[in-house]
Amino acid sequence: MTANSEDKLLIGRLADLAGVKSDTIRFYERSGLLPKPERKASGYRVYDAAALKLVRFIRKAQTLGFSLDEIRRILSLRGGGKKTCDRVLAIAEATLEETERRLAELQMFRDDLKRSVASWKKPKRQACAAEFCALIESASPAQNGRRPSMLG
Amino acid sequence: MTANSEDKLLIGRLADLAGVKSDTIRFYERSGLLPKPERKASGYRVYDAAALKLVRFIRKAQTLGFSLDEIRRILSLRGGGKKTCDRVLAIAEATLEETERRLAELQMFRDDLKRSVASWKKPKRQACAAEFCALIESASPAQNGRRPSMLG
DNA sequence: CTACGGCTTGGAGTAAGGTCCAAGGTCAAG
DNA sequence: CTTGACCTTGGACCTTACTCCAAGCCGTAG
Repeated sequence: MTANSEDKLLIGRLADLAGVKSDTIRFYERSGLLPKPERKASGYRVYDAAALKLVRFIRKAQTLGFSLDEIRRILSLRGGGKKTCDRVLAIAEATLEETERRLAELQMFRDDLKRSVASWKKPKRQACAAEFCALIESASPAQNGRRPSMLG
Repeated sequence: MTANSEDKLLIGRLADLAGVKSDTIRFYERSGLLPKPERKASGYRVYDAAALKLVRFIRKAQTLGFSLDEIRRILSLRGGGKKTCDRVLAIAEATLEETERRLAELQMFRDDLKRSVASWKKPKRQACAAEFCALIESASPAQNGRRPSMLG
C-alpha cells in the first residue's frame, strides 16, 4: 500500500492540490525550499505525497508570519542530532516570545475595534473615521513598523 | 503654547523621532501617505507634530498588518460625513473579522508551541526539529499562503 | 497524423516597500 | 571663509515572492 504509481504527481497536479501555481513550485525548488524531484525520462518532474506535505507546510508557515528564508532555515534543521535540537529549542522559544508579543498587540487592537464598531452602530455617530485612526494609532506595544523577524 | 518655532522639524529630525529614514519620509510623501509639507525659502521640508503623529500612525498600522495602500485608503476617510462613516463602519467590521481569524490562528500556534517548548526542555528529547515542523504544519484554519487583505 | 493540453527551460517582468547615490545648495560653528 | 552636517532632486537599485512568456518537447485521444 506504499508508493504505488498513483501516488505520483506531476507538477500541475501537485500545484492544484497545494493551491498554488506550477511556477510557484518551480520557484520554491530554485529557492532551495523543495528538494529536486525525481524526473521521468521525458524530464517531467515527479512528486509524491511528501512533496505535497512540504508545500502545504511552506504555505502554512507563511500565514503564521514566517518568510521563505526563515522557512528554509527551519526546514534545514530536520534530522539533526542533539546540537541541532538545542538550536531548534532556541528558535522555538524566540518564536514563542515574538508570537506572544504579536498576539497581545492584535488582541488589544481587536478589543478596541470591537468596542468602537459597537458604539458606531448605535445611531448618531460621525467622528468614526477619526476614531478608527486614533484606535490604530494607540494600539500599543511595538513602537516601530514592519514585521520583525522571529528567529535570531 | 501652540506651534512655536521649536515644534518645527526638518526631515532628518522627524525621521529620527519616528524611527525611520529620511528617504522613507520622502517615499511616503511621493506615495501620497503624507501631505506635502511646508518648505523653507531654501527648499527644506518643514514638519510639525501632526506629521510625526502621522508617520507613527503609518508604522503602527503596518505592524497591525495593513499595507501602505490600505493605510492610504483609511487615511483618506478622515473628515468625511455620514456616508463616509458607513464606509468606515464596513471597513472596520471587515477588519475585525479578519483580525479575529488571525488571532485564533496565532493563538493556537502559540499554545502548541508553548506545550512543545515545555516538553523539549525536559531532558532527553530529540525529535524536536521534526516536531517543530509538524506543529507549524497543523496550525489549523487558513489553508493557504500569504496574508489576506482586510478591507473589501 | 493532427490536435491539444501539460511539461521543459531561461529569462524578463511585477508589485510592494523601501534604500542608495551623485551633484549640488544651506547653514551654524570656528 | 572654510568645514561639516544636513538638505534638495532625479533616478537607479534592492529584496521578497512570485508570475509570465517564448520556444519547444511529451503524450494521449480522435
